[in-house]
Amino acid sequence: MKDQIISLLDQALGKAEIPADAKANARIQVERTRDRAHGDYACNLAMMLAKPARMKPRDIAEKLVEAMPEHPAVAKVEIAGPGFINLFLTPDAYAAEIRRVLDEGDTYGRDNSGANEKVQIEFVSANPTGPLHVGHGRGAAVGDCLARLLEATGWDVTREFYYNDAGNQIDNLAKSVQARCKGIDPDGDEWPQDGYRGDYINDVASAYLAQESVEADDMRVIAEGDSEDLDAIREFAVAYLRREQDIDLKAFGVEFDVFFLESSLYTDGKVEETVKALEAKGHTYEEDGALWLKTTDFGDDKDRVMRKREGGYTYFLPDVAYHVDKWNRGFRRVINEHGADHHSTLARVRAGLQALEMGIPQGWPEYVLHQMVTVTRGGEEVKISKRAGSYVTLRDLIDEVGKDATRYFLISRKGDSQLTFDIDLARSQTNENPVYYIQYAHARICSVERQLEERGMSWDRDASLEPLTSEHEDFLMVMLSRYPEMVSSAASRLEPHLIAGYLLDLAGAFHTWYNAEQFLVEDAALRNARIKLAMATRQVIRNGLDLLGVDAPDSM
RNA sequence: GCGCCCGUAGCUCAACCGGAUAGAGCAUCGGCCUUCUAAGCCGAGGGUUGCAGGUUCGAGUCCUGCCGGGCGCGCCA
Repeated sequence: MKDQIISLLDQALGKAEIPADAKANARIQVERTRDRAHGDYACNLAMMLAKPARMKPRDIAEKLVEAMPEHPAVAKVEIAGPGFINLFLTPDAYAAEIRRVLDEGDTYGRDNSGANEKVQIEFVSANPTGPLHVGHGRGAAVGDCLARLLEATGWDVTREFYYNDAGNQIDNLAKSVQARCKGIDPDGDEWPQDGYRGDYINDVASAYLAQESVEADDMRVIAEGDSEDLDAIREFAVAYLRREQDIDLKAFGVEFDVFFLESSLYTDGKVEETVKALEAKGHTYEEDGALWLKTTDFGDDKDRVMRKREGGYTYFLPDVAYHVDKWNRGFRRVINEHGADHHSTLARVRAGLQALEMGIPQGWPEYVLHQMVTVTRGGEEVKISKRAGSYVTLRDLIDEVGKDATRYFLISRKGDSQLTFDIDLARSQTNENPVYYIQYAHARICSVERQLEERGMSWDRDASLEPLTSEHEDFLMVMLSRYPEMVSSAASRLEPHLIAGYLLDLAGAFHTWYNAEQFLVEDAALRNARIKLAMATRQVIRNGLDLLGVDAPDSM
């Protein structure tokens, strides 16, 4: 619909008597009106052109309106305020859109703007040193919703999880498990420095001693049970904790296509290759016995060490090698979803890629960062979880408030603002809770359908919508027709929270209507029209919730 | 000290990437169930969008400077 409006204005711009130099760099912007009195769509083109054309905005608007071709969906065009061009759509245009919702069903709102291009989204990427916490949960929810949005707009999406299975942190993990195997207390003198103190380490140790077997990713590890074999402990602990993370992610409705191990970059020689390539390009130098990369040549604020004085690489190098690998796998679009504490790696990795001079664009890869999550209960911040060592775990949240509420809450805010997760609100099954508010709208419509069947009636998708004359119905149709624009906008801006907010508004429009009007009325024409609109509403709610990974229940 | 993010109703947050009268939910107060699910609806109060300038037809949105909060600033990952 919006595209057609833009096309109309574009034609008008071509024909209108306006200086050509002003036309040349005009950009047509069409937006939904906030106020129904201003029509359905508004365009600010006349005001944008005023200065370059040296004309009054309203005069330009008149020229544009005169030159605009007729269109069956447009009932009226008005010039308002300082020079807005307001377009009013016909009732038929909305009726056609409602029909489209029903015809397209689960695919309504999807488009093919991605043209089946490959895109990789890397998210969560937690190291297997402990349980996933709320912050990982936000990453999981945002990353998965981004993946769903890009799939819905025609992209060929790969979900990828990257983890360090070889560095110092993993050594600390192995030592911590070993210490637990030997019965050493975290508060004792013998406890390893920087060891992981959480209760879960005990679980890993017990499982190891009991010679359990675990499977995760493509690993299958049977514990030896020998407390002296640190390598065996390490291997088992990584597999164990990866399995635990997988269980949580699965319960959260998140699955990955690829698990990428940092260690593979070393065993495949990719880290070494990257170093050589960087040296060959001449952006490296030695100082203090270490090998440095001049990342300052490419926008970083200081140069970075690649190889330490004692030998061995810093984490920065495998990061670059990893992204080279992504590029070589053919991903011309890569999105990294991380916590905001990773923001400094952004400039660094991009700089490293530029230094390789292998034709990777400057802005590649894209980053989506999310700020911290704090959790409150009873109005107080929840800080200590004995199990996790310090944080609230994702599993705790899913167990306590459910997958749907957790996902919805973590997705409902823009990523770059901090988020307060109110457990009391999320777990309440009353009118306070937005996720239930949306699900309830869906369940209500299902209930109406059941009632219809019980009365031996059916509904007609060919029914005319002419009997629908209330402003509630008008507003609901407007809301529904906006859905494809919302999906497109949320996908291109990489902001899934827009869908969450939209669904809340849509559910509100439905509940208001539901309370104002009766659906199962005697008048068959009116009844058919109302049921048809309700069914279209159900379809859009269902499609929208699916993008968020939230269930749409038939009853509550 | 430097870099990034944020500052909007009492609280948690929106605002379609510069548009028309800044919106929801919660909380507070007052109404609506013999009729399709009251997990709902209707109404009321609540704002100098942190402060001060600037850019222009037009600023919560862009620029500058302050104030306040968060996160980074390792030859850790």
